[in-house]
Amino acid sequence: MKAAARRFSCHKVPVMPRYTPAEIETRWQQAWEKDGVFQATRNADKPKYYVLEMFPYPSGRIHMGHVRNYTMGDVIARYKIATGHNVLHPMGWDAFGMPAENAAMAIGGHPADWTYANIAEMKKQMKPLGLSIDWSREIATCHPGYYGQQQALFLDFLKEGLVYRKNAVVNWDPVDMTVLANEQVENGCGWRSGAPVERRELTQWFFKISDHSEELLSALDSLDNWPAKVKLMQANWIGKSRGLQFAFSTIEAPEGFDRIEVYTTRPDTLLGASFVGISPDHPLAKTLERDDEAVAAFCAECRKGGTTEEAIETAEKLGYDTGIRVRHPFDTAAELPVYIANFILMDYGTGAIFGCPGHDQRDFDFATKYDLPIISTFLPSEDASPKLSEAYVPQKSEKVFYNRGFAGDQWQTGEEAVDAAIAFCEDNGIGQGVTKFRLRDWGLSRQRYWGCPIPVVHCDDCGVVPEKKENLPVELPYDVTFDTPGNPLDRHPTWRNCACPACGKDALRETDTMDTFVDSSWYYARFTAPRADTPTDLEEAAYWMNVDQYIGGIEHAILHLLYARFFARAMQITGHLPEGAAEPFDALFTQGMVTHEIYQTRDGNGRPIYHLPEEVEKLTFQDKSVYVLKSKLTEEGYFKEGQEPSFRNSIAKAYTSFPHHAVEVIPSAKMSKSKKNVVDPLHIISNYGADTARWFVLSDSPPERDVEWTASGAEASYKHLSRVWNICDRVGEMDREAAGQGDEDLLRAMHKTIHDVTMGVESFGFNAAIAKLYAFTATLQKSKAGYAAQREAIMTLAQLMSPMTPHLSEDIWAHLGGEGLIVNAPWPKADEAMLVDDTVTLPIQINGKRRAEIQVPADMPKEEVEKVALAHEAVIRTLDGASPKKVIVVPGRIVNVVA
RNA sequence: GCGGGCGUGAUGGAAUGGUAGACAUACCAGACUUAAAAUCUGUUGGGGCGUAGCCCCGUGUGGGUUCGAGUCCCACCGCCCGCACCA
Repeated sequence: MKAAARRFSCHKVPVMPRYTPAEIETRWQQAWEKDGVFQATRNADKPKYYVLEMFPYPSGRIHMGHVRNYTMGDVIARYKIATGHNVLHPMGWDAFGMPAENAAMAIGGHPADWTYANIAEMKKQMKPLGLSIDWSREIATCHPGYYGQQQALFLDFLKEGLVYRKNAVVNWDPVDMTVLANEQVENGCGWRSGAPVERRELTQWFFKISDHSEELLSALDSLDNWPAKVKLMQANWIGKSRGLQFAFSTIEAPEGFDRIEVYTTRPDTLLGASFVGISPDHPLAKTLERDDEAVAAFCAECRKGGTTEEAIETAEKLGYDTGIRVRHPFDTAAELPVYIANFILMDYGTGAIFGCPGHDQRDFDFATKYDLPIISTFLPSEDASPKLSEAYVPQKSEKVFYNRGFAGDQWQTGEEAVDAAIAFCEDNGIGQGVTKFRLRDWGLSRQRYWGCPIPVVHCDDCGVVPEKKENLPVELPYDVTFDTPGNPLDRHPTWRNCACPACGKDALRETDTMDTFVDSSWYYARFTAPRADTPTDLEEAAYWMNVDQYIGGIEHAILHLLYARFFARAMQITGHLPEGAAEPFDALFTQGMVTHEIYQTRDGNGRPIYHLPEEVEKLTFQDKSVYVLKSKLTEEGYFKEGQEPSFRNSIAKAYTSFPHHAVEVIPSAKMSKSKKNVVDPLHIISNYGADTARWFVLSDSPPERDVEWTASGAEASYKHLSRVWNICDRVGEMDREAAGQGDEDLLRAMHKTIHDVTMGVESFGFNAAIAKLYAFTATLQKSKAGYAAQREAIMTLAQLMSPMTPHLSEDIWAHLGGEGLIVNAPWPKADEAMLVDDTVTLPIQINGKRRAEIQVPADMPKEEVEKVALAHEAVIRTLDGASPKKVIVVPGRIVNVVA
């Protein structure tokens, strides 16, 4: 408790009954647990509701971001329980991954021990939040009970052709000694280690996600309750394009390269071609490289660039003229040079392009540099000059004039021209229309210990053989060490050596484990039957799926959510999910972060030193504030036990006038340990209680936006909850018989609040709902109504608050004799009749500006309202004898007089 | 460069095209106190006047639609996020 509470001993102050969250919260958590109120079981009589928050990585400590995420889910879950739904609200641990191995390498110990200890610790920290979680369904992805089923899924996927093996150039992280997915490479560096990524060729396992590109893209349209932003990001990631693929025939090219295949999304500009460009990784470039040192040097130069940030920023268009020529498909007399160019990616299309400098800025820059022709194929108008000072690249939907078109009308949009050009080329045997996707197959092999073993065996005779299902799980051996880099499974002979499941001869286990994104791609389905001895139980899955509301961070917009969507489809194909569960998350909500100011001072060399919020003190004098280090205040003798409080003012005055020890305040940023701008949920809970923390993270900002944690805001939340508790106490003491005043007004306000809060919760407008609760609390506090009305009001208030502050609400409910637990009480319903007032206040506008207001009966006819309005003194004055041009009466809302 | 989002008091933010600034913070004032804390009450967008009141201006800037625009449309400025040599 705050120091303030300790000072209550002064006898003249009436000892108020105190809100004691520590006591209240444990009491009700025990009550819920005893009654098993959050245990979910199938029940055909009730509509089901599955609410899920993205499960955490067990780092060992919860942070405010978790609190916010899980509180939002909890509000939804509890609201849905109250509205008669059968709610599933589970929790688990995304428990495989590098940090456990890093810890083992850094401090010794075993990843499993480290992980399970963290899970225990984190669960202990989460419990006091009072979340409505069915802990009986808890899963940890590192438990054989989970990953064994994941292996079973893998084998079924393998049988269905959804997984395959191929040689691939992979991104090798030299620090983590592992392969990274393309998505895990950021600016040429490993997403976790930050080390520059190298290229290596290895045999790897891949999920055939690219087979589903079209479906994963088109199905985005059906996700009405997903943020448009996330859908857009996925659509861009999948990257569909339609274009033409065709070949140029070559002149003087090496053996086997009489043709160069190119892909273009602008075949309509074919007559603007002035060169052909190939990637430095194109087979032709690689062939030339072998015999020509200059080519080799150029290609090496290109490969070097592109990984560092600086190189990307300064990247100049570089080309190397190979001397090879190609014939234009429409005019075999026209020859184009073939360049190796650094800006062409081997990964995309065919790794070769034709350059059209007239309509592509990159090609334009390139052509200018190497003095190649720039040819316009279309113009903004018929008489526009075809001479260009930069590439002409209008929107594809814009109509333009084709001066060198070959298919379709002279005036047409880019889109029409592309279609016409593809059709023309197909008819004339020049090329084919091709749809391409940017999305690659998902490489899942990782050369790590702490992940799900890939359940296959390598046999000299039989090749790659799937492990038998009855031998699952292929368990990770416990006796491993991390003193040498690389994968300990590789050096574990007794684990690695095994019998071939097909022929029984000596064979070797696959030592790669799965990307941890695999673990999180199906956990939502496992929650529906977490102990089943198959990956899912179809009946359970059919009842509970899909997740009705999924809540998590925007950082998972692409990878996790795309993989999960792919997995749901793959699980459907392999019979692990029922019909209709291809899209696992009906609604998605991405919540903002919790931020905090950063407090910084500098050392003698000007380097920043960061300070925890509790290390600084805010001193305010009049309208000036300054932050000072508490240690400074103590050093200088200003901060002593029993210090005269009035002395504070003079200190504050001194510091704000001469801010010599001022701490620099950097605007709010995501809470991070390195910047020390963190607030530990455990401290907040022990100081103020979980309800305060829950209330605050919801109250100040819309949930999709970042919320700034402030000490004063948290304090205010606590005070408010105390106030509510005190009202409850006061109502409990009231004379049951004495008549009051304004019962009706209070109940009207109550019904209005029921309506507003319900709307707020339904639409994720938690901050607005809380504002209404604040307002209603103030009304209730001032109310002189009788006992019955006040009791009804505070009980309803408790119910409306219960999704956010469940413990306080239970306590109020019990204190005033509510039946059973509030968590089981049906959600209050607003009485429509009580929402409409008998008389309404209508603002009167004159020419759109508010000038007056009138009180009229709510059901007064328009004509009457108009008469009353026109009779108003302010209206008469403004009209000054003239008659109004027009009068608009919007019943119940407004009157506008047009003078 | 491409795509998306957002600009409202000192601050976080409210506002189905209908009284802009709800609610909260911060500040100031008052009550209670020897005092402070706590608690409670009240004020607070800017400007003006003949100051029980009234008027003018005000949601990034400039236009437009409308009886009426923070909200819709167009252009611009600024900030944030995502993607990015994608052929």
